[in-house]
Amino acid sequence: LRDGTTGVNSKEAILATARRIAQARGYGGLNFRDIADAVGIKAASIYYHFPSKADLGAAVAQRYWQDAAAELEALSATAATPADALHRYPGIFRKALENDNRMCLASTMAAEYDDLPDAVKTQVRAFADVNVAWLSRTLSATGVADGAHRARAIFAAIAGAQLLARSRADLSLYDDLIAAYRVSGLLPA
Amino acid sequence: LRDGTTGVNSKEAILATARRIAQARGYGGLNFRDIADAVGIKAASIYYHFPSKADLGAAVAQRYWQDAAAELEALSATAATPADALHRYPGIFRKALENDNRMCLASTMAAEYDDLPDAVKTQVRAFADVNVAWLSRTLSATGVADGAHRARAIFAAIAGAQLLARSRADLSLYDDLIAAYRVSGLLPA
DNA sequence: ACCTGAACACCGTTCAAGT
DNA sequence: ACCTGAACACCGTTCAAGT
Repeated sequence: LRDGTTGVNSKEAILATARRIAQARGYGGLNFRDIADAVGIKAASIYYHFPSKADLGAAVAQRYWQDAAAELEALSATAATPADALHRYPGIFRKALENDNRMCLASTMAAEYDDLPDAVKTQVRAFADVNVAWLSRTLSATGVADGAHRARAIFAAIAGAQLLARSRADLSLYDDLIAAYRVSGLLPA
Repeated sequence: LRDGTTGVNSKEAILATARRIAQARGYGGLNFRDIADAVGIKAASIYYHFPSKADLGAAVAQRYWQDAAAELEALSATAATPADALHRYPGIFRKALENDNRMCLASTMAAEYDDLPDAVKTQVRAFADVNVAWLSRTLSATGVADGAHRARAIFAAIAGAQLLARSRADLSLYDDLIAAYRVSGLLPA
Protein backbone atom coordinates (compact mmCIF):
# COMPACT_ATOMS: atom_id res chain seq x y z
CA LEU A 1 0.00 0.00 0.00
CA ARG A 2 2.83 2.38 0.72
CA ASP A 3 3.91 2.44 -2.93
CA GLY A 4 0.70 4.28 -3.74
CA THR A 5 -0.21 2.03 -6.68
CA THR A 6 -3.01 0.02 -5.12
CA GLY A 7 -5.77 2.07 -6.68
CA VAL A 8 -4.19 2.03 -10.08
CA ASN A 9 -3.67 -1.71 -9.83
CA SER A 10 -7.32 -2.37 -9.03
CA LYS A 11 -8.39 -0.08 -11.84
CA GLU A 12 -6.07 -1.77 -14.30
CA ALA A 13 -7.14 -5.20 -13.09
CA ILE A 14 -10.78 -4.24 -13.60
CA LEU A 15 -10.03 -3.01 -17.13
CA ALA A 16 -8.08 -6.14 -18.04
CA THR A 17 -10.69 -8.51 -16.65
CA ALA A 18 -13.56 -6.62 -18.26
CA ARG A 19 -11.81 -6.64 -21.60
CA ARG A 20 -11.26 -10.38 -21.45
CA ILE A 21 -14.92 -10.99 -20.61
CA ALA A 22 -16.22 -8.53 -23.22
CA GLN A 23 -14.19 -10.23 -25.95
CA ALA A 24 -15.90 -13.50 -25.07
CA ARG A 25 -19.41 -12.39 -24.06
CA GLY A 26 -19.88 -8.82 -25.30
CA TYR A 27 -21.01 -5.78 -23.38
CA GLY A 28 -24.16 -7.48 -22.10
CA GLY A 29 -22.04 -10.35 -20.79
CA LEU A 30 -20.06 -8.01 -18.57
CA ASN A 31 -21.20 -8.27 -14.97
CA PHE A 32 -19.90 -6.46 -11.94
CA ARG A 33 -19.97 -9.37 -9.55
CA ASP A 34 -17.84 -11.62 -11.79
CA ILE A 35 -15.36 -8.83 -12.48
CA ALA A 36 -15.15 -8.04 -8.78
CA ASP A 37 -14.57 -11.70 -7.91
CA ALA A 38 -11.72 -11.95 -10.43
CA VAL A 39 -10.11 -8.76 -9.13
CA GLY A 40 -10.65 -9.65 -5.47
CA ILE A 41 -12.94 -6.80 -4.45
CA LYS A 42 -16.71 -6.34 -4.13
CA ALA A 43 -19.06 -5.28 -6.92
CA ALA A 44 -19.86 -1.96 -5.26
CA SER A 45 -16.14 -1.10 -5.19
CA ILE A 46 -15.98 -0.95 -8.98
CA TYR A 47 -18.06 2.22 -8.78
CA TYR A 48 -15.20 3.96 -7.06
CA HIS A 49 -13.15 3.58 -10.27
CA PHE A 50 -15.92 3.75 -12.89
CA PRO A 51 -19.16 5.66 -12.28
CA SER A 52 -21.31 3.27 -14.34
CA LYS A 53 -21.22 0.21 -16.56
CA ALA A 54 -21.34 2.55 -19.57
CA ASP A 55 -18.17 4.30 -18.39
CA LEU A 56 -16.43 1.00 -17.74
CA GLY A 57 -17.45 -0.24 -21.19
CA ALA A 58 -16.24 2.94 -22.85
CA ALA A 59 -12.91 2.77 -20.97
CA VAL A 60 -12.45 -0.87 -22.01
CA ALA A 61 -13.21 -0.08 -25.66
CA GLN A 62 -10.98 2.99 -25.63
CA ARG A 63 -8.04 1.07 -24.22
CA TYR A 64 -8.74 -1.62 -26.77
CA TRP A 65 -8.37 0.63 -29.81
CA GLN A 66 -5.37 2.40 -28.28
CA ASP A 67 -3.63 -0.95 -27.84
CA ALA A 68 -4.60 -1.89 -31.39
CA ALA A 69 -3.13 1.33 -32.74
CA ALA A 70 0.15 0.60 -30.96
CA GLU A 71 0.17 -2.95 -32.28
CA LEU A 72 -0.34 -1.73 -35.85
CA GLU A 73 2.51 0.77 -35.47
CA ALA A 74 4.73 -2.05 -34.24
CA LEU A 75 3.70 -4.16 -37.20
CA SER A 76 4.64 -1.39 -39.61
CA ALA A 77 7.93 -0.87 -37.82
CA THR A 78 8.98 -4.52 -37.86
CA ALA A 79 7.73 -5.44 -41.32
CA ALA A 80 10.30 -5.57 -44.12
CA THR A 81 7.91 -3.90 -46.57
CA PRO A 82 4.33 -2.59 -46.56
CA ALA A 83 3.37 -5.75 -48.47
CA ASP A 84 4.86 -7.83 -45.66
CA ALA A 85 2.92 -5.81 -43.07
CA LEU A 86 -0.31 -6.42 -44.99
CA HIS A 87 0.45 -10.10 -45.20
CA ARG A 88 0.80 -10.29 -41.44
CA TYR A 89 -2.28 -8.20 -40.67
CA PRO A 90 -4.78 -11.12 -40.51
CA GLY A 91 -2.56 -12.67 -37.85
CA ILE A 92 -3.68 -9.97 -35.42
CA PHE A 93 -7.29 -11.15 -35.61
CA ARG A 94 -6.16 -14.76 -35.54
CA LYS A 95 -4.63 -14.21 -32.11
CA ALA A 96 -8.02 -13.46 -30.55
CA LEU A 97 -9.34 -16.80 -31.79
CA GLU A 98 -6.22 -18.56 -30.53
CA ASN A 99 -6.90 -17.03 -27.13
CA ASP A 100 -9.86 -19.18 -26.02
CA ASN A 101 -11.89 -18.49 -29.18
CA ARG A 102 -12.26 -14.84 -28.33
CA MET A 103 -13.25 -12.19 -30.82
CA CYS A 104 -12.46 -8.63 -31.69
CA LEU A 105 -14.12 -6.41 -29.09
CA ALA A 106 -15.55 -4.19 -31.82
CA SER A 107 -17.35 -7.19 -33.34
CA THR A 108 -18.88 -8.51 -30.12
CA MET A 109 -20.06 -4.98 -29.42
CA ALA A 110 -21.27 -4.21 -32.96
CA ALA A 111 -23.61 -7.16 -32.57
CA GLU A 112 -25.18 -5.45 -29.55
CA TYR A 113 -25.23 -2.05 -31.17
CA ASP A 114 -28.77 -1.14 -30.09
CA ASP A 115 -27.98 -1.67 -26.43
CA LEU A 116 -24.67 0.19 -26.34
CA PRO A 117 -24.35 3.49 -24.50
CA ASP A 118 -23.22 6.28 -26.82
CA ALA A 119 -19.84 6.58 -25.11
CA VAL A 120 -19.17 2.92 -25.91
CA LYS A 121 -20.29 3.27 -29.53
CA THR A 122 -17.83 6.11 -29.99
CA GLN A 123 -14.89 3.98 -28.86
CA VAL A 124 -16.02 0.99 -30.92
CA ARG A 125 -16.06 3.19 -34.02
CA ALA A 126 -12.58 4.44 -33.18
CA PHE A 127 -11.28 0.88 -33.36
CA ALA A 128 -12.60 0.43 -36.89
CA ASP A 129 -11.24 3.85 -37.87
CA VAL A 130 -7.76 3.01 -36.63
CA ASN A 131 -7.71 -0.26 -38.55
CA VAL A 132 -9.12 1.16 -41.77
CA ALA A 133 -6.71 4.11 -41.65
CA TRP A 134 -3.74 1.79 -41.19
CA LEU A 135 -4.88 -0.53 -43.98
CA SER A 136 -5.52 2.39 -46.29
CA ARG A 137 -2.08 3.84 -45.68
CA THR A 138 -0.35 0.50 -46.06
CA LEU A 139 -2.26 -0.44 -49.18
CA SER A 140 -1.38 2.87 -50.79
CA ALA A 141 2.27 2.26 -49.94
CA THR A 142 2.13 -0.98 -51.94
CA GLY A 143 0.62 0.82 -54.88
CA VAL A 144 -2.91 -0.53 -54.59
CA ALA A 145 -5.39 1.78 -56.30
CA ASP A 146 -8.48 2.97 -54.43
CA GLY A 147 -6.88 2.06 -51.10
CA ALA A 148 -9.60 3.66 -48.98
CA HIS A 149 -12.41 1.52 -50.33
CA ARG A 150 -10.26 -1.57 -50.39
CA ALA A 151 -9.21 -0.97 -46.77
CA ARG A 152 -12.80 -1.00 -45.52
CA ALA A 153 -13.59 -4.09 -47.54
CA ILE A 154 -10.61 -5.95 -46.10
CA PHE A 155 -11.44 -4.91 -42.54
CA ALA A 156 -15.07 -6.01 -42.91
CA ALA A 157 -14.14 -9.30 -44.55
CA ILE A 158 -11.60 -10.18 -41.87
CA ALA A 159 -14.07 -9.35 -39.12
CA GLY A 160 -16.57 -11.62 -40.86
CA ALA A 161 -14.02 -14.42 -41.14
CA GLN A 162 -13.33 -14.14 -37.42
CA LEU A 163 -17.06 -14.18 -36.67
CA LEU A 164 -17.68 -17.30 -38.74
CA ALA A 165 -14.62 -19.16 -37.47
CA ARG A 166 -15.60 -18.35 -33.91
CA SER A 167 -19.10 -19.71 -34.37
CA ARG A 168 -17.48 -23.02 -35.34
CA ALA A 169 -14.67 -22.73 -32.82
CA ASP A 170 -12.49 -23.66 -35.80
CA LEU A 171 -9.18 -21.86 -36.22
CA SER A 172 -8.39 -23.65 -39.47
CA LEU A 173 -11.59 -22.23 -40.95
CA TYR A 174 -10.20 -18.74 -40.31
CA ASP A 175 -7.01 -19.66 -42.16
CA ASP A 176 -9.03 -21.09 -45.05
CA LEU A 177 -11.10 -17.92 -45.32
CA ILE A 178 -8.02 -15.69 -45.37
CA ALA A 179 -6.51 -17.94 -48.02
CA ALA A 180 -9.70 -17.67 -50.07
CA TYR A 181 -9.60 -13.87 -49.77
CA ARG A 182 -6.10 -13.99 -51.25
CA VAL A 183 -7.09 -16.32 -54.06
CA SER A 184 -10.06 -14.13 -54.97
CA GLY A 185 -7.94 -11.00 -55.05
CA LEU A 186 -9.52 -9.17 -52.09
CA LEU A 187 -6.28 -9.50 -50.15
CA PRO A 188 -2.94 -8.97 -51.94
CA ALA A 189 -1.33 -12.33 -52.60
CA LEU B 1 -61.03 -19.07 -29.18
CA ARG B 2 -63.39 -21.47 -30.81
CA ASP B 3 -61.20 -21.76 -33.89
CA GLY B 4 -58.66 -23.58 -31.75
CA THR B 5 -55.74 -21.46 -32.95
CA THR B 6 -55.20 -19.35 -29.86
CA GLY B 7 -52.29 -21.42 -28.58
CA VAL B 8 -50.64 -21.49 -31.96
CA ASN B 9 -51.09 -17.76 -32.32
CA SER B 10 -49.45 -17.02 -28.99
CA LYS B 11 -46.61 -19.39 -29.81
CA GLU B 12 -46.11 -17.82 -33.23
CA ALA B 13 -46.33 -14.33 -31.76
CA ILE B 14 -43.68 -15.25 -29.19
CA LEU B 15 -41.41 -16.62 -31.93
CA ALA B 16 -41.85 -13.56 -34.15
CA THR B 17 -41.26 -11.10 -31.31
CA ALA B 18 -38.26 -13.00 -30.00
CA ARG B 19 -36.74 -13.13 -33.45
CA ARG B 20 -37.12 -9.40 -33.93
CA ILE B 21 -35.50 -8.70 -30.57
CA ALA B 22 -32.69 -11.22 -31.09
CA GLN B 23 -31.78 -9.66 -34.44
CA ALA B 24 -31.36 -6.34 -32.67
CA ARG B 25 -29.98 -7.33 -29.26
CA GLY B 26 -28.77 -10.92 -29.51
CA TYR B 27 -29.63 -13.89 -27.33
CA GLY B 28 -28.63 -12.11 -24.14
CA GLY B 29 -30.91 -9.23 -25.09
CA LEU B 30 -33.93 -11.53 -25.17
CA ASN B 31 -36.02 -11.09 -22.05
CA PHE B 32 -39.24 -12.79 -21.10
CA ARG B 33 -41.03 -9.80 -19.68
CA ASP B 34 -40.55 -7.69 -22.82
CA ILE B 35 -41.62 -10.55 -25.08
CA ALA B 36 -44.67 -11.20 -22.92
CA ASP B 37 -45.63 -7.52 -22.97
CA ALA B 38 -45.44 -7.42 -26.77
CA VAL B 39 -47.52 -10.59 -27.10
CA GLY B 40 -50.03 -9.54 -24.43
CA ILE B 41 -49.44 -12.33 -21.90
CA LYS B 42 -47.37 -12.69 -18.73
CA ALA B 43 -43.74 -13.82 -18.61
CA ALA B 44 -44.60 -17.04 -16.82
CA SER B 45 -46.97 -17.98 -19.66
CA ILE B 46 -44.11 -18.28 -22.13
CA TYR B 47 -43.03 -21.39 -20.26
CA TYR B 48 -46.20 -23.12 -21.35
CA HIS B 49 -44.94 -22.88 -24.96
CA PHE B 50 -41.17 -23.10 -24.42
CA PRO B 51 -39.67 -24.93 -21.45
CA SER B 52 -36.67 -22.58 -21.14
CA LYS B 53 -34.93 -19.62 -22.69
CA ALA B 54 -32.56 -22.06 -24.39
CA ASP B 55 -35.48 -23.83 -26.06
CA LEU B 56 -37.00 -20.55 -27.15
CA GLY B 57 -33.65 -19.42 -28.53
CA ALA B 58 -33.18 -22.68 -30.41
CA ALA B 59 -36.71 -22.49 -31.84
CA VAL B 60 -36.12 -18.92 -32.99
CA ALA B 61 -32.81 -19.81 -34.64
CA GLN B 62 -34.29 -22.93 -36.26
CA ARG B 63 -37.20 -21.02 -37.73
CA TYR B 64 -34.72 -18.40 -38.89
CA TRP B 65 -32.61 -20.76 -40.98
CA GLN B 66 -35.70 -22.51 -42.32
CA ASP B 67 -37.09 -19.19 -43.52
CA ALA B 68 -33.68 -18.35 -45.01
CA ALA B 69 -33.61 -21.66 -46.89
CA ALA B 70 -37.04 -20.94 -48.35
CA GLU B 71 -35.95 -17.43 -49.34
CA LEU B 72 -32.88 -18.77 -51.11
CA GLU B 73 -34.99 -21.29 -53.00
CA ALA B 74 -37.30 -18.49 -54.07
CA LEU B 75 -34.30 -16.46 -55.17
CA SER B 76 -33.06 -19.33 -57.32
CA ALA B 77 -36.51 -19.85 -58.75
CA THR B 78 -37.08 -16.24 -59.72
CA ALA B 79 -33.57 -15.41 -60.96
CA ALA B 80 -33.00 -15.41 -64.70
CA THR B 81 -29.65 -17.14 -64.31
CA PRO B 82 -27.41 -18.39 -61.46
CA ALA B 83 -25.29 -15.30 -62.03
CA ASP B 84 -28.36 -13.14 -61.51
CA ALA B 85 -29.19 -15.03 -58.31
CA LEU B 86 -25.68 -14.42 -57.01
CA HIS B 87 -25.93 -10.76 -57.87
CA ARG B 88 -29.08 -10.44 -55.80
CA TYR B 89 -27.78 -12.45 -52.83
CA PRO B 90 -26.29 -9.49 -50.90
CA GLY B 91 -29.73 -7.87 -51.02
CA ILE B 92 -30.98 -10.46 -48.53
CA PHE B 93 -28.55 -9.23 -45.87
CA ARG B 94 -29.24 -5.65 -46.85
CA LYS B 95 -32.89 -6.10 -45.89
CA ALA B 96 -32.01 -6.73 -42.24
CA LEU B 97 -30.16 -3.42 -42.10
CA GLU B 98 -33.06 -1.67 -43.83
CA ASN B 99 -35.32 -3.06 -41.11
CA ASP B 100 -34.30 -0.81 -38.18
CA ASN B 101 -30.58 -1.56 -38.55
CA ARG B 102 -31.07 -5.19 -37.59
CA MET B 103 -28.53 -7.90 -38.26
CA CYS B 104 -28.44 -11.51 -39.29
CA LEU B 105 -29.47 -13.60 -36.31
CA ALA B 106 -26.48 -15.88 -36.80
CA SER B 107 -24.12 -12.93 -36.45
CA THR B 108 -25.64 -11.47 -33.31
CA MET B 109 -25.51 -14.94 -31.81
CA ALA B 110 -22.02 -15.82 -33.06
CA ALA B 111 -20.80 -12.82 -31.10
CA GLU B 112 -22.22 -14.39 -27.91
CA TYR B 113 -20.99 -17.86 -28.76
CA ASP B 114 -19.62 -18.65 -25.30
CA ASP B 115 -22.96 -17.99 -23.65
CA LEU B 116 -25.13 -19.91 -26.11
CA PRO B 117 -26.84 -23.15 -25.08
CA ASP B 118 -25.78 -26.04 -27.31
CA ALA B 119 -29.23 -26.33 -28.88
CA VAL B 120 -28.96 -22.72 -30.04
CA LYS B 121 -25.43 -23.19 -31.40
CA THR B 122 -26.67 -26.08 -33.51
CA GLN B 123 -29.35 -23.97 -35.18
CA VAL B 124 -26.98 -21.03 -35.70
CA ARG B 125 -24.58 -23.35 -37.52
CA ALA B 126 -27.42 -24.63 -39.67
CA PHE B 127 -28.04 -21.10 -40.93
CA ALA B 128 -24.45 -20.75 -42.12
CA ASP B 129 -24.59 -24.23 -43.65
CA VAL B 130 -27.73 -23.41 -45.64
CA ASN B 131 -26.20 -20.21 -47.01
CA VAL B 132 -22.82 -21.72 -47.85
CA ALA B 133 -24.46 -24.70 -49.56
CA TRP B 134 -26.65 -22.42 -51.66
CA LEU B 135 -23.72 -20.19 -52.60
CA SER B 136 -21.55 -23.18 -53.43
CA ARG B 137 -24.21 -24.67 -55.67
CA THR B 138 -24.94 -21.38 -57.40
CA LEU B 139 -21.29 -20.51 -57.90
CA SER B 140 -20.64 -23.90 -59.46
CA ALA B 141 -23.58 -23.32 -61.81
CA THR B 142 -21.90 -20.15 -63.05
CA GLY B 143 -18.67 -22.04 -63.66
CA VAL B 144 -16.67 -20.61 -60.75
CA ALA B 145 -13.83 -22.92 -59.80
CA ASP B 146 -13.39 -23.97 -56.18
CA GLY B 147 -16.97 -22.99 -55.37
CA ALA B 148 -16.94 -24.48 -51.88
CA HIS B 149 -14.08 -22.33 -50.60
CA ARG B 150 -15.34 -19.28 -52.43
CA ALA B 151 -18.82 -19.78 -50.97
CA ARG B 152 -17.55 -19.64 -47.39
CA ALA B 153 -15.43 -16.60 -48.16
CA ILE B 154 -18.39 -14.75 -49.65
CA PHE B 155 -20.66 -15.63 -46.74
CA ALA B 156 -18.09 -14.50 -44.17
CA ALA B 157 -17.33 -11.27 -46.04
CA ILE B 158 -20.99 -10.35 -46.38
CA ALA B 159 -21.62 -11.04 -42.70
CA GLY B 160 -18.65 -8.79 -41.93
CA ALA B 161 -19.98 -6.05 -44.20
CA GLN B 162 -23.32 -6.21 -42.41
CA LEU B 163 -21.58 -6.07 -39.02
CA LEU B 164 -19.50 -3.02 -39.94
CA ALA B 165 -22.38 -1.16 -41.62
CA ARG B 166 -24.57 -1.82 -38.60
CA SER B 167 -21.99 -0.43 -36.20
CA ARG B 168 -22.19 2.82 -38.21
CA ALA B 169 -25.94 2.58 -38.81
CA ASP B 170 -24.95 3.36 -42.39
CA LEU B 171 -26.71 1.49 -45.16
CA SER B 172 -24.64 3.14 -47.88
CA LEU B 173 -21.51 1.72 -46.25
CA TYR B 174 -22.93 -1.76 -46.81
CA ASP B 175 -23.46 -0.96 -50.49
CA ASP B 176 -19.93 0.40 -50.77
CA LEU B 177 -18.48 -2.73 -49.20
CA ILE B 178 -20.40 -5.03 -51.55
CA ALA B 179 -19.23 -2.91 -54.47
CA ALA B 180 -15.64 -3.20 -53.25
CA TYR B 181 -16.01 -6.98 -53.00
CA ARG B 182 -17.05 -6.97 -56.66
CA VAL B 183 -14.19 -4.73 -57.74
CA SER B 184 -11.67 -6.89 -55.90
CA GLY B 185 -12.96 -10.08 -57.48
CA LEU B 186 -14.33 -11.75 -54.34
CA LEU B 187 -17.87 -11.41 -55.69
CA PRO B 188 -18.55 -12.06 -59.38
CA ALA B 189 -18.99 -8.75 -61.18
C1' DA C 1 -55.31 -26.18 -22.90
C1' DC C 2 -53.61 -21.97 -21.60
C1' DC C 3 -52.61 -18.53 -18.42
C1' DT C 4 -51.46 -16.14 -13.86
C1' DG C 5 -49.35 -14.21 -9.18
C1' DA C 6 -46.08 -14.90 -6.05
C1' DA C 7 -41.78 -16.39 -4.93
C1' DC C 8 -36.50 -17.59 -5.71
C1' DA C 9 -31.60 -16.25 -6.63
C1' DC C 10 -29.53 -13.19 -9.73
C1' DC C 11 -28.41 -8.47 -12.16
C1' DG C 12 -26.85 -2.89 -12.13
C1' DT C 13 -26.90 0.68 -8.99
C1' DT C 14 -27.06 3.62 -4.71
C1' DC C 15 -25.66 5.01 -0.33
C1' DA C 16 -24.36 5.38 4.20
C1' DA C 17 -20.67 3.61 6.57
C1' DG C 18 -16.17 1.79 7.42
C1' DT C 19 -10.62 2.03 7.28
C1' DA D 1 -8.29 7.15 -1.01
C1' DC D 2 -10.41 2.96 -1.36
C1' DC D 3 -13.59 -0.39 -0.02
C1' DT D 4 -17.92 -2.62 1.98
C1' DG D 5 -22.94 -4.43 3.33
C1' DA D 6 -27.42 -3.67 2.69
C1' DA D 7 -30.95 -2.22 -0.04
C1' DC D 8 -33.59 -1.16 -4.70
C1' DA D 9 -35.95 -2.63 -9.04
C1' DC D 10 -34.85 -5.84 -12.47
C1' DC D 11 -33.74 -10.70 -14.68
C1' DG D 12 -34.84 -16.28 -15.66
C1' DT D 13 -37.32 -19.71 -13.54
C1' DT D 14 -40.64 -22.48 -10.64
C1' DC D 15 -44.99 -23.74 -8.96
C1' DA D 16 -49.33 -23.95 -7.15
C1' DA D 17 -53.45 -22.17 -8.63
C1' DG D 18 -56.88 -20.39 -11.67
C1' DT D 19 -60.26 -20.76 -16.11
